[in-house]
Order: sequence, then C-alpha cells, then structure tokens
Amino acid sequence: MSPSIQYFQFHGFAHPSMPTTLRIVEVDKLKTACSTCSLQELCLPAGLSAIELKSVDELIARRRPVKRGDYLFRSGVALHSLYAIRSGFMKSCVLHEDGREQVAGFHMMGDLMGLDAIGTNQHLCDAVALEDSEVCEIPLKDLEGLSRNIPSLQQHFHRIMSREIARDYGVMLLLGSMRAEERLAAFLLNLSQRFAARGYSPTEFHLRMTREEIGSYLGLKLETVSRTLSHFQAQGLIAVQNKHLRILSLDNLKELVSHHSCRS
Amino acid sequence: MSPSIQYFQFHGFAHPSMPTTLRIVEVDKLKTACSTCSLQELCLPAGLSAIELKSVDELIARRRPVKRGDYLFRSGVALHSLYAIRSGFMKSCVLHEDGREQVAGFHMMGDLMGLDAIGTNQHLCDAVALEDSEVCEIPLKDLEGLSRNIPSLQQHFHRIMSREIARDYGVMLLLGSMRAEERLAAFLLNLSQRFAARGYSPTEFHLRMTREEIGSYLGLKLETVSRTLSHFQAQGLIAVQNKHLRILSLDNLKELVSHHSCRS
DNA sequence: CCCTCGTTTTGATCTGCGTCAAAGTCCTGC
DNA sequence: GCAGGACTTTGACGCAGATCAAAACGAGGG
Repeated sequence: MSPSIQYFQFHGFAHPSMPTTLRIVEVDKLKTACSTCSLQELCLPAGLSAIELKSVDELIARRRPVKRGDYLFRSGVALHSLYAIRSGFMKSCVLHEDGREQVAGFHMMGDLMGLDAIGTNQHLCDAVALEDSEVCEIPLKDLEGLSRNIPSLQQHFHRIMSREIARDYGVMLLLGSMRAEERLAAFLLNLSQRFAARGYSPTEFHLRMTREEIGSYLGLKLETVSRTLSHFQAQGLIAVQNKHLRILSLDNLKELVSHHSCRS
Repeated sequence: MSPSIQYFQFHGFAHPSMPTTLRIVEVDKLKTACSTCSLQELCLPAGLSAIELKSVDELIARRRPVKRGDYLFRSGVALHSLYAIRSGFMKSCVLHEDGREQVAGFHMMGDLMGLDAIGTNQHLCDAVALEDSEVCEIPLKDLEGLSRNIPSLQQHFHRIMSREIARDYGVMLLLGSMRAEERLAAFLLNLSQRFAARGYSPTEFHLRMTREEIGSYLGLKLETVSRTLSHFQAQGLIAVQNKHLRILSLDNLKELVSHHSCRS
C-alpha cells in the first residue's frame, strides 16, 4: 500500500472488456434501472443480489440531465438527495466568503456526490457540470431506510464515504507536501487510474477542465500548471495538445511522485 | 454559513456549564458506560433514548489507555474497531513512501478515529497519542449491526462521517489557497472552537503538538510557524509562551482569515 | 542540581512559484 | 467564414516561505 497516490481517489476496478470511446452512447441507450446499468461495480449497488438490486432500482427518484456549466446543487441549499453520476464529468467547489472558490474535486461516472452535506443537511460546496452529464437522484432518507434492511448496501455506502475521506487525505498530502511537478504528476496519474477503472484508456484522455480549474484543485496558478505540462512534454513524459492528453511514460510519472524530494 | 472556517472541524456545541480545568479528572472517575459519559453530546450516542444508549454501552468492547507517544493504530493494519477518544489528544499521520509523514488531523475527546479505514479495511494513517489518552473501542461490525436497528444511531454515524469529509474540504481550502498567516489563524480559531465545544476556554489552552507538527498539518515549515506566532504576538493578537497560548483578540484573528487577500 | 537533548526562536540567504504582461490559439455564435 | 471572447503559452521579475545556521530555552533523568 502506498498512500500517496495508489489509494488517492481510487474508486473501483477495471472493466477491460469495455470499448474505449462509445461507452457513453451505450449507457445512454439503457433504460434507467440500476439493474441494467454498467456502472454497478463502481456505483452504490456494488455486490448486491438481484432482489436487492431491484429495491435499489426503486430508490432512484429519477434521472436528471445536467447541461455543461449548470449547477447540480449549490452551497447552502438543503440536502435532499445524493447524486450518482451516470455519465459526464463534474467538479465540486468550496467557496470563500470573499467570492474566491477552490475546486475540491473532479467527479466522473459512478461517483457519488453530496456526501459532505449529510452532516449539516446543507450542501457545503457547489457541483457544476464540466460537460453535459446525467445523474441519478438518490433520496438520502430512502437510502438510509433501505440500507437498514440490506446490510451489504449499508456496508457499501459506508465504504464509499470512507473512501472519500481517504481520497481527501491524499489531496491533503498533495497540497501540504508536494512541489508543483509532483502535484501535477499525481493528478494525471489519478485521472489515469480512474479512467482505467471505467474501461477507458489509462494513457490517453481528454481533460474536461481548464488549466485554471486544475490549478485551483492543486493549489497552483494556471500559469504554473501550463508551464509544468510543457515541461513534462519537453521531458517526453506526456504529449499535450490543448485538452487532449497522452501519457507516454506512466512509470516515469510515478517515479516523479514518489522518489522526488518532497519539500519537507 | 461561511465555509472556510466555521464549518471546518466543528464537531458539536458548547457545554458552558463545564468547569475549565478539572474535566479530565472527572471523566476518568466515571464508570465506563456511554450512558454516564459527559461526552455523549459530542460522541457517537448523541441524541439516543435511554434504552438505545444502553445498547450502545454494550457496543463498547473496552476502554483502552494509550500512553503519550504510543500508537493507537498504524497504517496498513487491518481495521476491526473505530475509536472514540474519551480523554487526551491524538494526531493522525499519513505516510509517504519515502518515510516522510504528514499530519492529517488532530483529535480530541469526543472525536471518532479510524473512519478512513472502512473503505479498504486497512488503516491508511497512523494514530499517535500526543498526551496520555483513553479511547473507547467500537467494533465496526457491531456498530453497523446496531445502527440497522436504531435509525438515529445510523443517522448520527453518517453525520459524523460526513462532517469528517466537510472538515477535510476545509483543510483543502486552507492548504490550497491561504497564506501562512491565514493558515495559522484558521488553525488557532479551529482549536479554539473545539475547546469551547468541550467546555474549555476558547481563548486559553495548551498546544499539545510541536511547531513541527503544526507545520506539517498546515503545509508549512516549523520555522515559519514559529515566526508567524511571534508575529501574531507582536501584533497583540495572541500571547504565546512555549506551548501555552492565549488568544487576545478572536475577532482580529477571524478578520485575518476571511478578509485578508488569499493568494489566488 | 546540572547535564543533555529535544524544541523553539531568530537571522541571513535562496528559490519555487506567484504576479504581471503580452502574444498566440481555439471555440462559438453570428 | 469571420469576429470576439475564452483559454493557453511563454517570458521577466518579485516575494513568501524554504533552507541553512546558530543560539537560547525548557523538561526530564541521573
């Protein structure tokens, strides 16, 4: 176990059988039920029996599309549901009182959003779609009720919350003790892992977010992000062109994260 | 709601009736049961009925003392129990592979530790006592079982996990977008809040951790922590002498956190 | 009581990344 | 297809905080 990256936002395991590009289209064609959703392994109903799955199906209040740039929820609003991302890509932002905002995380299909709101019954961050997305709305009360009857659902829900905490520890490590190069390398590796876990290529993908959003997430300025990416490219670690990214050497990136002098 | 500090690691509400200094002694004299524990409001069994409380009492496998410097658990070890701190003060540390470590949090009475381990069934951080402490051992399986029968326990457990996530967001904000002065001010205010919530003075307390540990938590070097504290003292915001700290102006500290230019 | 070692303070210097600026590129809507 | 705005890249420079160094302080053990 190597805490810095391997556990940092690792949400599931890979589906090597999935094709790379047509996935979203396929998913959209499916009917709404969890029981037929290919994200099961990553999402809430992981490891449930067929009967239990049916109950979870009934849990989903509705599916809801979220257009690029739209808010799924806003900070301060009362919590009623958690949201499982069915397709698309989102960010969550914590807000300063002075209006500045910081990206707290990037979320893709199979991820569950809204977990931070359970404690206060109010959302503490904004959720914004970075591309047209679709989410499943899961009323918290119903989820709690059902998980009282289905131990494995309860367990899985706890695991998901716990993994979010673990992910946050990873981010804290990153923000607290890594230099710019290490942070960016860790970020790219994390994206790579998560795409891989969803059946996409681990070495070639689109960055759905701007340099500024990456910077905000990593505690860096956009110029630094851009410069560092250029630097990686010059070293032959990656090939970037605008938002298209190809990782040329996963190993060298990993080395950068772990072996390089961290500044403390 | 002001996300940066007010929600950042705020775990409960104040007990103004509690005397300031003799609290630990009193707690130690009590018998082991939750039902007679003065930490109820902060700890797991918050808001349970007398009958439910009794069930939770039976949940506690045992109380366990942890001497200063000893580990409560170590990274990599299998999870069996969560731990509620009954008295004392602890830190949790995430580990780099290169041996460096980062403090992920400081924990005091009423706090629940080990939540990050549920996802993998392995502890992801070390827990070390910063002073002689005592914890209540709560087997996770039993807690899950009981919370299936007691909805309010289930709810409270979810709230606790969620608040940990919210706290982490606060730390991310701090690490990602605050300057040294703001970080330290936020840190002191957070300690102040938490002591207040436990019936201690919000303006005068002992720092149980070294400057290095503070620095590790805040993503700063110990020299910077020391310098910044001296600076605060020169400004008349606080009075520090070694580990004894007195806050002279909570308001000015708060202002420092929110109004000052954050570096982004 | 003194010695020792861990901790803290303070100073001087260095550097990674932020800031400011300007040019270039891509995307979108008309 | 063109115009305008958003995003990205690259350069020059400055500063907050890291690093190096050394002295002072405090707590615990013999």
